[in-house]
Amino acid sequence: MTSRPVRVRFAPSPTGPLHVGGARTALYNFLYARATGGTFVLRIDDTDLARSTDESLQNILDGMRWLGLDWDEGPTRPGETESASRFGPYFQSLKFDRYREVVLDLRERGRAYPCFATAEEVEEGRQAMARETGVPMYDRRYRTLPRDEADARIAAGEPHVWRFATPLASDGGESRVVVHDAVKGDVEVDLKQIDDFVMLRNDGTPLYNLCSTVDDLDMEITDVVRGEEHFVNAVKQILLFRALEADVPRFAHLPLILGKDGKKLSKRVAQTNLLDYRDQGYPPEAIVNFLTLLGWSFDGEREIFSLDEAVRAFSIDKLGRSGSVFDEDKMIWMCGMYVRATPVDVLVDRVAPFLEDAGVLSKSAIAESRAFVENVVACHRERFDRYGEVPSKIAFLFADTVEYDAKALKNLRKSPETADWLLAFRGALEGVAVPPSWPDRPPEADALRLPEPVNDTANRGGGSSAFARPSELEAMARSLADRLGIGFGNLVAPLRAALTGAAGGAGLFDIVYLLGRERCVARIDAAIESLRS
RNA sequence: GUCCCCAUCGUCUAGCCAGGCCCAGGACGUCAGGUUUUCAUCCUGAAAACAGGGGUUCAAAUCCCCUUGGGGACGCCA
Repeated sequence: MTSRPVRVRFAPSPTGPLHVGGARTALYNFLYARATGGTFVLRIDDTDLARSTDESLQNILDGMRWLGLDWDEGPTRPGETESASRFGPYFQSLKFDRYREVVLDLRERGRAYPCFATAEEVEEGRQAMARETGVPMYDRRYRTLPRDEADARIAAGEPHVWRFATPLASDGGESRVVVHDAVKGDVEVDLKQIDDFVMLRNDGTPLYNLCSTVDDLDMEITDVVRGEEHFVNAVKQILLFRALEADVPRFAHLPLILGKDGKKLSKRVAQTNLLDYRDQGYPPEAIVNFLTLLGWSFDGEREIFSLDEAVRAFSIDKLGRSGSVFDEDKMIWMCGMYVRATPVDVLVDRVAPFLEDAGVLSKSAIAESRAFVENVVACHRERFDRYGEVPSKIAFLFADTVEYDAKALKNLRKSPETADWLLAFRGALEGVAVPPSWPDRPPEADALRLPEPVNDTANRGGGSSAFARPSELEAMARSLADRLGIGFGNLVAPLRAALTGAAGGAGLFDIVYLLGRERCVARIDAAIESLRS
């Protein structure tokens, strides 16, 4: 087989938001194009004018860009037309004349005919066919209508659609079609199963199978990579390619992404709108990584890899044949892996919009206290997987008062002496240089990068900062516990409760350092107060 | 109902095409330990699968057939 350079397309219809299944289809097209040095085309299949919306188009383009799936040809920005190319336009709604032309051509070739059946007649025939053959389809009643009669009825303004005349064995035509599919292998389909499908609606607008085929032809698409639900369409399109005496592209029908219920992923069982993941702060790299693994495997061992690495390792014949369940737990785990691997400054950029939206920190506050915010995020990065989780995890640092959760309350009341211990700690605080509370922190307080390296003894306790670093605060607390004659945990648990309102969280002395003197003192006082009342 | 596809741990998968190296490897999740001031991270370990039945073969997760199970399609949607 002579192989032209690969040209693949992702062809969503802008009738709804980009679905995660669609995103994976786009991703595999992208990988295949990049892996083979081919071209990745984005085409907008907006033939259904009634259901297509600009909002959906925008959503699709945003989703593609968010994932980093850059296309070589296709629309640029909504409102703009498209990247200049001899293969455009990339909106099917701009090519209606072309499709109609093809239908007329098809009629000359004996493969298209007008059908005047009413909706009721079609339905009636459908039921009869279902009874007779088991296949509910149009009964082809207008297929043999003489041409002059058909033209007369058209001229008279009678409503009609244009149908494709599927080759029939009874007419001496071929009776089977073989789909050569990269994932399914060669699949033979009996044409008895194939309807005389509609190509042009009653209102003259074209339909999917026609447009898709014509565009794949016009755009010199070499490989059609799409979801398995399109498999039967491949047969219709092959018929169309042949009728047009054109080369048939290769096909690859991807197994579906399944929900926990084992059925095609739907919003009933999962979040299917790709951009919802963005809005909840899932790292896009993690989504891409995860989606890549749904039906393909890097090397059988490695789970975490970049899009570029996937491109280098990708091979279309390593695609799996069975559907895969969308496992949100694993995806969240993967998000966490990316969060922990992201440099702190980048991480803060990613997290910032979520902090702003939640009203925890304003954009200007983040900019002005950048080093402080980076330390806050760095101290919490092992405790969140998605950016959207951050505001609620760090809000306590900026609150005026804290509310104790059940476990914190328990820790606070564990011993009748906790109030005394807290008071002792409060007193000990007087003797150490705890940085002032935000926002009144001098820059040098946050020049120290947190969290401190655990095993870096050279860095711990050394240095000449004007402030006591967390490790020094910890040393202070340990000696205080010694003096009080209690275990370290007895001091630390209620202190954490008093300071954060929770039983878990970032390193306690990182928290003391970040919270600052005034807030620490106020919270300890508040805790003691509540213990006494 | 008709046609098509699929079938390895609960889940994602490697192995299957070119049978032996597989009493089946990795990952998520689960459970148990360890590290830690807590939670988390991290580390170690455990339980966990070739759907069933027939063949072919010296040898089958790997090839063939049947059964069962699951999924998809059957639009003047894409």
